[in-house]
Amino acid sequence: MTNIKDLAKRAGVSVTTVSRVLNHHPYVSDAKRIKVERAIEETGYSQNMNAVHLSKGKTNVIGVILPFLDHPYFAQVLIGISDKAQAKGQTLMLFPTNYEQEKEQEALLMLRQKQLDGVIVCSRVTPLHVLEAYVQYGPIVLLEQRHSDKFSTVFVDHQGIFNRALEYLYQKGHRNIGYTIYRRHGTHAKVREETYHAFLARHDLPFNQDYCFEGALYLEDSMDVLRKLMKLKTSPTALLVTSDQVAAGLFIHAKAFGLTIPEDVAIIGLNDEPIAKALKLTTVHIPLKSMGEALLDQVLSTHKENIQFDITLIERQTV
Amino acid sequence: MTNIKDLAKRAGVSVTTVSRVLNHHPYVSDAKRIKVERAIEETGYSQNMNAVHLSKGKTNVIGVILPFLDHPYFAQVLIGISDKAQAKGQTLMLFPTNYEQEKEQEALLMLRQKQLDGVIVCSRVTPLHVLEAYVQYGPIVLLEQRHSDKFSTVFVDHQGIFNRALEYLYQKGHRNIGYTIYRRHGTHAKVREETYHAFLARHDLPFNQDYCFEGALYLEDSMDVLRKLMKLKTSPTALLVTSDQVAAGLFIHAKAFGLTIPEDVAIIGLNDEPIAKALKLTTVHIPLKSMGEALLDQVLSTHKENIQFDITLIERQTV
DNA sequence: ACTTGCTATGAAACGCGTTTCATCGTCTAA
DNA sequence: TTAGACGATGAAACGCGTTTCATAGCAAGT
Repeated sequence: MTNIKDLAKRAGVSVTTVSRVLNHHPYVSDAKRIKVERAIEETGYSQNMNAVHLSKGKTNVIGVILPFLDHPYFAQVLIGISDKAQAKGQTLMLFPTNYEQEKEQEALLMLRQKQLDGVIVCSRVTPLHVLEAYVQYGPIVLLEQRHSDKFSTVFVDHQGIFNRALEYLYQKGHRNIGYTIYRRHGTHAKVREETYHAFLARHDLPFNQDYCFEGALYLEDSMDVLRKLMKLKTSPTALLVTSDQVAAGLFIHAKAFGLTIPEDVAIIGLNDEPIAKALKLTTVHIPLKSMGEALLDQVLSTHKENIQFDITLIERQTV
Repeated sequence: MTNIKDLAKRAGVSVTTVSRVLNHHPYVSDAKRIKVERAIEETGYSQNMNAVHLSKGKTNVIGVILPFLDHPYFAQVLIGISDKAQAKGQTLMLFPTNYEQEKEQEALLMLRQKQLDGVIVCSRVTPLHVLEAYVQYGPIVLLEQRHSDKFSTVFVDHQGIFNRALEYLYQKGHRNIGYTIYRRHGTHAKVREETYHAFLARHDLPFNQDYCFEGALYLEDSMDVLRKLMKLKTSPTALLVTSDQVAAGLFIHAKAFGLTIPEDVAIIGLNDEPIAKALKLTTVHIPLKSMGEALLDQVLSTHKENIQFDITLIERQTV
């Protein structure tokens, strides 16, 4: 492998000059530039990026922490991140965590070890104070509803939309409203729970523990929800579903359980995925791709900001 | 930032010894090991991986070239790759290409520049001879049906399954069979076409140009297929669909076009995705995750191999 | 007593490009 | 004419860890 030194010798210039040519620095005479370029061609030289990274102290690599690769929600965010990364000359290193903290830790370690210039956390289990300890090594940005001066964040108004959806169902006459979540202790679960309780209190509705269905994220999970639902004495007449995947599953499988949608159960999904459009599911549109783009912007930016994105209730035919 | 040199000074040993401690080399006395470990703790030292990479000449990073992030087919392959990577201490750098050659090129460049130890090509537009020129820089493995001593490959018997599915439909009484593909000039398109022609010839069936529907990959694309289909004088009575996404879309939208499945049109999907199971689509199961794992294994292996995976026709209710 | 062989340790070379600093010539504004 | 600006160029320092090689002590085998 020829290196910059060989090149310099061959072209009869100093390594500095070669480096200048490689980096398009203006202060190089045409004569020398041409000599260097010829040497590059002749030898088939190419830079050793590891040396560049060492020297420059950065890599143009951004780590992306996300739990799953096969869920449309994260895929959409990832597309946003990736598009923007492409545009800004960054590459992405993937850390699919399956919500295991050690795997999240790996990304943080690489940040510390200068292998990553920054980290985007799409969802996490690592406690906030642990993350905070790593901001000294590089920017960390979060996809979650949080105001912080340690991290930039991107989020939507989860309370707001959750509340709006609940009220919408209420207004449509529903009094037994349930909802699904994925993780009981996830970043948004508590907010949802509180909002739910407030809603019930406001309308003087009783709280029913069984109306919160956990573990609903994938299409397949809808079967579980349905089974649980059928076991209840008084079933909810409406469900706020945290994922269009689950909503789609409910829609598809409902018939097999003797339920019609929306007559027996109304459902509102989340994310406005293609499947929601195809099945005409009422859902909430979240600009996930734009949010991904914003995350990438933020991780490259020096100042901290907390950006809220607007979301929209899309009325279709399942309420 | 403290470095290995500071550490050496602080611990009163040579940098070599510090390096030995860091790398768990056996030839270090306990006394010195402890001194070094204390120094590490005191200073909060952490390695600069860029220096390690430069020195070792490798990075433990594998590049993954794939066209789309939001398609279940590639997501599934990616999960396999990722799981195995995790197990083998490798990290993944993502190159979503949208089938643009320059983007594929980027990954190859990084291989050449020693930023990647190897590249997995899940699908591509770059011509084979271009790829071949890069194997000198590191292993490149392909997810496609090809026997080569330049690359390791992982694939399924596309002719075989395509043929089997066609015969299956024939045997079920279908004589007007169409099929969908994504790219007219994609890696598998030609094989499919040939197989299709051979099938027609074998059974003395006429060829109808309009029975090949192009551009079908995503759920949404099914609308297009349906529209084209409705315009035909004699519609096919069965469709071989290259993606369960499209098959699902066809299934969902068929009613709106006045078609019942399988009575008016029988369909066979591909990939056996969750949605296929939910909708009870007849499809072909492909062990994509295992294939992803194999790809990662291959890219780390020194010898070339071409592995074929078995696929299965899953009979459900759309034929 | 003597050769092997293993443990332990460090100096120095190596991997490779970037960047600071100093130098020198030339040109321009004063 | 002269100070200051600007273009061009290279030596050397810098970023940092790994690995080879040489050395030395010490124990086991002959």
